[in-house]
Amino acid sequence: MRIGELAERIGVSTDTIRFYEKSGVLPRPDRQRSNGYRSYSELDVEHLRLLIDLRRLEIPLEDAARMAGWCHAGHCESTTSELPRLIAGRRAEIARRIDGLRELDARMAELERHLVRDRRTLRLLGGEAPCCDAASAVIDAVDGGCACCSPAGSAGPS
Amino acid sequence: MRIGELAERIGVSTDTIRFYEKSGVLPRPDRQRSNGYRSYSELDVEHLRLLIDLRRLEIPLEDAARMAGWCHAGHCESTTSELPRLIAGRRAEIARRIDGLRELDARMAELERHLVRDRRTLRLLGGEAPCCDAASAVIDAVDGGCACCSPAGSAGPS
DNA sequence: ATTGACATTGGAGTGACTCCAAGGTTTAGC
DNA sequence: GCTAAACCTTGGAGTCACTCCAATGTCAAT
Repeated sequence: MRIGELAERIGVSTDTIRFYEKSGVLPRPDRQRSNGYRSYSELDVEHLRLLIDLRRLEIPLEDAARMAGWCHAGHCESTTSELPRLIAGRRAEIARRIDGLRELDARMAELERHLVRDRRTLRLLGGEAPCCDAASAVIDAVDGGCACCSPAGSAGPS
Repeated sequence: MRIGELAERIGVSTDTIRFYEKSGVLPRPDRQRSNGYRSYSELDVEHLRLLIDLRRLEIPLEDAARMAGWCHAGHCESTTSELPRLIAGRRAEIARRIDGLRELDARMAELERHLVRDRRTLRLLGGEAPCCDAASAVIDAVDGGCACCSPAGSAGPS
C-alpha cells in the first residue's frame, strides 16, 4: 500500500508519516522499484498504529517510538523493565490533568453563571451598564480578584 | 516591581514575559529611567495573571490576550457577546478532554495489569520467556491487536 | 573593588508537526 | 494517444509558544 492509504487508514497526514521517517523514528519502508514511491505492509500499519496510539497518550515522540520499537522487535526485557515505569508516570500525569481540567471547568461554569446574570442585568437596564460588571465577573471567576474596578478590595460598582 | 518579581509572583519565567511583550500581547511597561529595567505595577500583575490563567485553560495566546485586554479595558460589549461563545466552546473541549483521558487511563490500567501478570510469569520461568508475551500485551491493551506474533488472529504464543 | 544577583538585547533552538512549490507517476475517460 | 485529476517525490520554510544562550549592563553588599 502507498503512503496515502496508510495515512488514511490510521488517521494521520502523509506529512506526519514522512516527518517520522525523516526524524528517524520510523524505518524507511521498501520503495516500489523505479518510481520511488513508499510501499507499506500490514505489519507497517500495525507498527505505525501503535506509535500513533502511544502519541495520543501524549507520550513524547521519541519515547513512543522506542516503545513501539520494542513491541515490534519483541524485546521483552525493555518491555517489562522500562514500560511499567513509563506507564506509572503516565497514569499519574493523566490523573493530574483530569484534576486540573475539572478545576478549570468549575471556574468556567462560575464565569458562565456570572455572565448570564450580567447580561440579564444589561438587558433590563436597556443595554447600558457600569463598565466593570462583566469584566470583574471574568476576573472574579477566572482569577479570584478584580484589579481595575476594585483595586483596594471593594465589592465592585453599581 | 521588576520583571523577576513579577515572574516569581505569577509563576512564569521572565523569558515568557519578555516574549509576550515582544509578540505584542502585553504592552511595554514603564522603564525605570536611565537603567532601562522594566517596572511593573499591581495592575500589571493582575493583567498578566489573568492572561496566564486563560493560557492555562489552553486558550491560544492571541485569544487569551484579547480576552484579558477586554477585561482590562472594561469593554463590556466584547466581554458579554464574545466571551460566552468562547467559554461554551472551551467547556465542551474540556469535557471532551476529560473523556479522552479517562479512556486512556483505562487502557493504561489494563496494560499495567498485563505487565504485572507477565512479569510474574517471567520470574516463575526463571527470567526467560517467549518473546511476545509482554509485547503482545502492550499491543492488545493499547491497540487492540498484535501483528508480530499473531498476524492471522491466533491467540498468541506459549 | 569585587562579587553575585539581577537586568538588557538579539538571535538560535525545540517539538511536532504543517504547508508549499516544483516536479514525477498513475489512472480513468474520451 | 491525450489530457486531467489524483496521487507521489523532495527540500525547505512556517507555526506555536516558548526556552536557552551569549554578551553586556546595573546595582547592593561586603
